[in-house]
Amino acid sequence: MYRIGELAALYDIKADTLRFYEKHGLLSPSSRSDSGYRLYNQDDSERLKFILRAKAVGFSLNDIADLLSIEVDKSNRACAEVKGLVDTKLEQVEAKLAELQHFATSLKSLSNTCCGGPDSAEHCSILEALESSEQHIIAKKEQHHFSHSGHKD
Amino acid sequence: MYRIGELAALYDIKADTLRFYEKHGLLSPSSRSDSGYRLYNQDDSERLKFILRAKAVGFSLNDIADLLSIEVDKSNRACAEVKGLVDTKLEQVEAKLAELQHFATSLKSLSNTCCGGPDSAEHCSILEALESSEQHIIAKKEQHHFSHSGHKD
DNA sequence: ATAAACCTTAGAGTTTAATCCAAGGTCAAG
DNA sequence: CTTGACCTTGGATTAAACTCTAAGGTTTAT
Repeated sequence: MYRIGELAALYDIKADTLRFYEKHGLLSPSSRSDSGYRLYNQDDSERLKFILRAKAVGFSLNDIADLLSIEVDKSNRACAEVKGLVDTKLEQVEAKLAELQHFATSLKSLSNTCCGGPDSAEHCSILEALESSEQHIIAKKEQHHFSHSGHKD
Repeated sequence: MYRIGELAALYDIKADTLRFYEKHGLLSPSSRSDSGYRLYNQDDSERLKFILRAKAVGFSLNDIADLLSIEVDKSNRACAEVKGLVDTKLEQVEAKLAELQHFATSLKSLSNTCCGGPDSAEHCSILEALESSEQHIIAKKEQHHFSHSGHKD
């Protein structure tokens, strides 16, 4: 059992944030002490981990509430309904995933292309990398660093 | 060449948002008309696409400005400096990527586990799926659907 | 040449997600 | 039995990212 400050410390957030999440229906402590202190158990902690992860990858608290609602009232929902919700979110996640993979590829190619030395970074552009990786990641053998001309305006 | 309203419509955002991005150094139109209208070219459009994508995967406008700064002043920066920036961002992207893959896995397993029918969704929980996928995705065969008792208040 | 539909600026208002503050209750240490 | 570090509540403030308003200039169409 964690008290609010302990759980907050565990995830490097403020106790205020936990109260905020509670007020907004994202995470309630599973019990309270006699004196009314919030007491969070391991499940609560897992739930918080989920919330923070989802937030980190770009979901709003509302999105997250949707996702968590699947758990909260699972006994009141039909499987079909749940499946629909899950599949919708899955689409969103996979769209984000695709975007991120795109970014990662571009950043990697950028990092590789870049000489890493003290020279001017004339060819170092994420946008360039994104464009090229978008079109064809082929033609990426000739990475000498002096074809200054391939610059469209 | 797009005018502000056209470009906004193209990406389903508000003209205001484009002015906001401009004020915050994220995207400036490459030219202006005689009467002072913003005129965006294809490169500007690509840049906007990048901004919106980065935003969608959880980067703040500040993060995005960092990333784009690589392009903006590329000729004024040393490759080493650029490489450092890129590699930092790449780490962030890969962390997000890992999180998202986690989510995707969980959601998929949830979707598969779920009967999809009109029955109560007693076993449908993202948290359950996350937990199990975190530990071991094994032991997922015994999915009878009737242990109604595990309900704590 | 005037109305509708654009555009300009500066600045105010909104939403989301915290974060802080004030007034007071609780608890372990001395 | 009081001090300090916790906790409670509710409401105010902040920051980011828009979103809107006001006052006016421009363009196109009739």
